[in-house]
Amino acid sequence: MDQMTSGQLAARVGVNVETLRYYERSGILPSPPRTRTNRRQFEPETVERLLFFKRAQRLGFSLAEIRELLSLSTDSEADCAEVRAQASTKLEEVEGRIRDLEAIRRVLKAMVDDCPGSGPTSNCTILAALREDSSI
Amino acid sequence: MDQMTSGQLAARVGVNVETLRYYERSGILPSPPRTRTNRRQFEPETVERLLFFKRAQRLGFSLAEIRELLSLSTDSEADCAEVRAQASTKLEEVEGRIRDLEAIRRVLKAMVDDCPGSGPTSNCTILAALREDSSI
DNA sequence: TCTCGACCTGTACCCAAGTACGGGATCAAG
DNA sequence: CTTGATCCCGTACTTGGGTACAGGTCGAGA
Repeated sequence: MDQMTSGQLAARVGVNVETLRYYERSGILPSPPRTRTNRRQFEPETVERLLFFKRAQRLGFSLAEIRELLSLSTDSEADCAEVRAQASTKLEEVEGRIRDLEAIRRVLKAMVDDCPGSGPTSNCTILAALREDSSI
Repeated sequence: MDQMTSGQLAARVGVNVETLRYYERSGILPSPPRTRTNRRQFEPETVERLLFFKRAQRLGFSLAEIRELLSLSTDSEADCAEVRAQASTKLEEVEGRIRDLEAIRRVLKAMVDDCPGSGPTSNCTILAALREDSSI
């Protein structure tokens, strides 16, 4: 299967066909070429792009941010320095998010590990756990 | 400063007073006791709760999910096993997100490291980078 | 005591990210 | 060659997460 229709693409990445049109309008998905009869023809790589998009979205990036991430490419005559600077900025942001998630992970892990597994518990709240964890 | 007003709490965590009311309506923030003249009185711990909330939100958790996370506490006569199971589930989810973010981090890092820093660049797109990175 | 800001309530509005729908064109299996 | 699924377009609706009033009450400092 080389070129694919909207319906096929939507099925592949698990989104609604309408959503694809919405992404196209929003500039996430570049407008694909059309057949003679005006149907969209998507390339297989589009699947990757959308899956990346979905993952990033689940991580709290907005459409606009993801558009930025995805466009971290030079328009071939541009200087790389600019691109590199943007990538650095994003990198720092991502590292911050990882730190936050790891703090949450530590707390959850402590809860799971410390819980006796049965019996009544006194104050095993996530907030109590957080209070112990100075690094969050 | 022990008990605090809406305005003070809002200022401390950097949100709008209206937003606090919204959180209360949404069940994120338990309804605080009131003074005789009907003003809300927040305890200092509420600051922690809200800061945790804000971090979690930035990581893509919805209000509903955060409500769940925050309520990972036993109602004192409940059995711990249930709480523990929920915490485990959340833990796995958080670990998944960390893996995704780390994949993105690796790709961004590779872009930054590989970029010569100046001069035109050929195909230094994030998608090209992603294609190399089988683990994402 | 007056007054200005902070608080209260309810309701209406806003933006992002979709989702649904009506009405028409096209494809492909029978 | 028909008929049902799939596509097209434009537009309207929905949901989540807030923000912004309007209209009234309270409180602390001059």
